[in-house]
Amino acid sequence: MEKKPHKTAQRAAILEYLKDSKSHPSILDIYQHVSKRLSTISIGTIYNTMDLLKKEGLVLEIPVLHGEGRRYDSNPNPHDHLLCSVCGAIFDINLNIDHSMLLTEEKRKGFEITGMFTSIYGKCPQCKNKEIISKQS
Amino acid sequence: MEKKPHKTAQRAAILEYLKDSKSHPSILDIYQHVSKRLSTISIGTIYNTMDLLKKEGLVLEIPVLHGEGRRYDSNPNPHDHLLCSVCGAIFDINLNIDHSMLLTEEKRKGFEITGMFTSIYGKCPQCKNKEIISKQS
DNA sequence: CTCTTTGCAAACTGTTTGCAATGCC
DNA sequence: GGCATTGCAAACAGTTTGCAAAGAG
Repeated sequence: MEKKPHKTAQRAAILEYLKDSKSHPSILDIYQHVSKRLSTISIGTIYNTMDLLKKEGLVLEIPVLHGEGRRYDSNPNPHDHLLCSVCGAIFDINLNIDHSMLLTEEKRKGFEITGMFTSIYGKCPQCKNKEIISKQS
Repeated sequence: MEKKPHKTAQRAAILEYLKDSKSHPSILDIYQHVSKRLSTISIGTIYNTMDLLKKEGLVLEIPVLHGEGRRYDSNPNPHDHLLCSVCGAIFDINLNIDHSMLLTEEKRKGFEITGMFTSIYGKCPQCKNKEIISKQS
């Protein structure tokens, strides 16, 4: 019933990069790192592969505020995110919320749930400092 | 210290639309509705004004998965979201999580917090049904 | 009168699509 | 051989920018 993806060099290289990097890479991050080893890979393949990995549940896409491009997360443990709205940095934190407990049948409204995230937005220490410095004009 | 925004017809029309609509409009939604009454308004003004309103704290921007364009929320009460990843529908729900309680000084990592959201992703009943029907080929 | 805001158009960025060539199974 | 995947280029969508004209205080 389910189609098994082919084991291509591209897919392997992307998976390896995701395993190594404990960060929250964008499409461009992935492209730039993987091209070092597989110089002919195209950015379209990154999009394709990440869509596939997402469908297979091997990576999660992180909801971000508009326009910064997608960010992915390959950490399989449930966790939450702390996001800097200035520089785009994302840190893992653990609030230990059991969302599924809180989501009663009534609140679920007939949805088929695929993922949950608690995201906390703010300004990271570095960006806060830069702003203070630039205001001392 | 703070600059006061001018009371322009454009700004008033946008604010009124946001007050009336209890939805989670995109930039295009706002543009299309407001142009009915103010036909010369340009989409650039929608972007400008929404950026302003966001900075003033009158609206919140909702974190969404890549590329669907920004969505805004003018509901001032703290609440959470149920999002359909197929059609983009967004529903308010209330999980009654006090995130700030859970966010200890240690977890805050020096961030200056501006907002928190718990987002639950899935497929809404309508989109679930459509898929079942289309599989009966 | 001054400073902000507007409308418009052009430029950008991130993403999708179409298709012929290639590679896995 | 057959079907999935790749690379590439063109097309698209959402967003930003620059600037002259109009408007608010």
